Amino acid sequence: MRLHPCPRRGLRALTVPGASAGDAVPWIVVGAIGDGVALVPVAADGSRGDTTRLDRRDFADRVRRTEGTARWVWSDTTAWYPALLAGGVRVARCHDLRLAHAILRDSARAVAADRLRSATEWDAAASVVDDGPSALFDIDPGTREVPHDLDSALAEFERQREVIAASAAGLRLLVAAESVGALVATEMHAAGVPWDAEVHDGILTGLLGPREPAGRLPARIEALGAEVRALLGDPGVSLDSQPKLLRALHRVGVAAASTSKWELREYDHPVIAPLLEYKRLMRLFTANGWAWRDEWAPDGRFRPVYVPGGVVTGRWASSGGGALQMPRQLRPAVRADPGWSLVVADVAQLEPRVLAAMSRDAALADSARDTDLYEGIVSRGVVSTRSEAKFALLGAMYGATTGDSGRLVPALRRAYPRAMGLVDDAARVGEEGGVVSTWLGRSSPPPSPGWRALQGSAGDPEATEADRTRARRAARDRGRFTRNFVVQGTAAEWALAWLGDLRARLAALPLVDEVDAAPRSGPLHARQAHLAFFLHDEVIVHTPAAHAALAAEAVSLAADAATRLLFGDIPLDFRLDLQVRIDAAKE
DNA sequence: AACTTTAATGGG
DNA sequence: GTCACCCATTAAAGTT
Repeated sequence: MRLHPCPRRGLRALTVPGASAGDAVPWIVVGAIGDGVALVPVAADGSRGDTTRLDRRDFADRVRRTEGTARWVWSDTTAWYPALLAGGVRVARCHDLRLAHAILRDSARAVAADRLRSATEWDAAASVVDDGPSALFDIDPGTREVPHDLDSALAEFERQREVIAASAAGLRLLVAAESVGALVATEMHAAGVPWDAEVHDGILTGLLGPREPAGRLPARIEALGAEVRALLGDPGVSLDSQPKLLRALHRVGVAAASTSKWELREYDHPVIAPLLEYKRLMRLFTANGWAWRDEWAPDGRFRPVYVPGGVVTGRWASSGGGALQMPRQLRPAVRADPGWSLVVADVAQLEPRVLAAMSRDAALADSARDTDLYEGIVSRGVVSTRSEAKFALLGAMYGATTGDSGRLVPALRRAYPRAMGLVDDAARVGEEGGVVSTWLGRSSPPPSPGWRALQGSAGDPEATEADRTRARRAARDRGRFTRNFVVQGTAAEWALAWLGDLRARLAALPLVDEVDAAPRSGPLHARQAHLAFFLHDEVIVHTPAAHAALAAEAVSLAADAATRLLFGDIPLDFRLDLQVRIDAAKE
């Protein structure tokens, strides 16, 4: 069985409307009609085929039969796809109207997008739906959503096709990449990250003491709390209330202005060490303790909710479970199932490499060539230590003006004028109130009315010096935002291309059944290598151990493919730190 | 009582 | 060690 008909050509997953006249695979627009589902083929020239009406119970089967010869167009992947996955159906390609609308509506590179901007019913957040076959039909009535009916989908797809056809090619690719990201996000939520409760327990118990009944603190936190209160001379003081803790600290002569650990560690007082330890353990207990696992990883899988396009730059956000801030401390709890392995890969210095590629800065690309990029900057004599190189480059991309990194930026500007010119230009445009765009064409939001008013009032004859200072500061703030936007946003595009390509390559690997000859049923992610986690520049693939080498190769090949897809044939590698983890089998 | 904001800390 | 960019989550405090 092959769900993806073109296994070696991962880029097929990124095919976009109108991209190739010779590509006969039709778009099939999916929409709700009454209690059922309707499908309407749309050809490359926009002509529509006959409408097929289905009972919603037959939807997954129909998609399963048609998949491979279709590209699915639907209102919102979060509304339609969970039911398909629950029915054991994975699709290779889709066009997510909600996500595409947001990109095309705001892009400075979109041509004739006025009609899209008028279709405000498509300005909405993702569906808030539960998993399960009836996901689409269990919509929370209080949530503003995009329309899911067939006519709305057909009309919006028509508008989007026109804009895409008239616009720069990058937008086609961006819409396709964003859509495949939506598929990946839903699939990863369904599959989850393999999470070993025993390892998690071991970490928690070792640091906090055994789990206590609800409402009780673990012994180690209790003990530290008692010690701290004794040293503060106040047995009743609440350590979790910032103002109360601060007052108690002042009473014993610690004149801190805040209770942050960075500030507290500057003080030499016996209470500091146990207090910092108390805070550290309390954080672990409240954010990632037993209660967290009961809610987010109750069944041996951690299932964060990914939100593609949730960040203004195009990065993914998350909602629930704290997928984006799983502490490194807990990483050991991510363990492959028995007989399976994890392929863990992250891109070394993704953003600096993206900057080198998009600015076509040959000197920076050269510094990234045969070694660690930061070491490359040092070996070319730009700065003298690796840590200086790192802070200088981060400072250049974030807009630092003070401190060590600000001091080092001029040296970078001399060595890498094209790269620095790109981010400096983006900052200037932002300060002037303009809009900047990523490599593929995602645009920054325009300045707020408040920002414009502030700049305008600073030009008034009656403006005070304070007005002008505030306006200047706001302009600089916006400049730092747009400076970073172009790099962070393009890095997000590279990562989407990586994910999309990798997903197709993994789907082409054999099913477990084909390896151990023991026929199995169940979801595809239980039978085949699959993406399990993604975080900006890092992926985790959960794979049958027999396929670990193939999966690792796929991760590397996908990174190369993403680089070529975005930037063409450039002399620059996106180096991966790649590990294959084969965890010892549990009893 | 319900909601929003703040401070702190976790991630890239 | 710091913070310059993008975030989420928690508890307590503040607001309505």
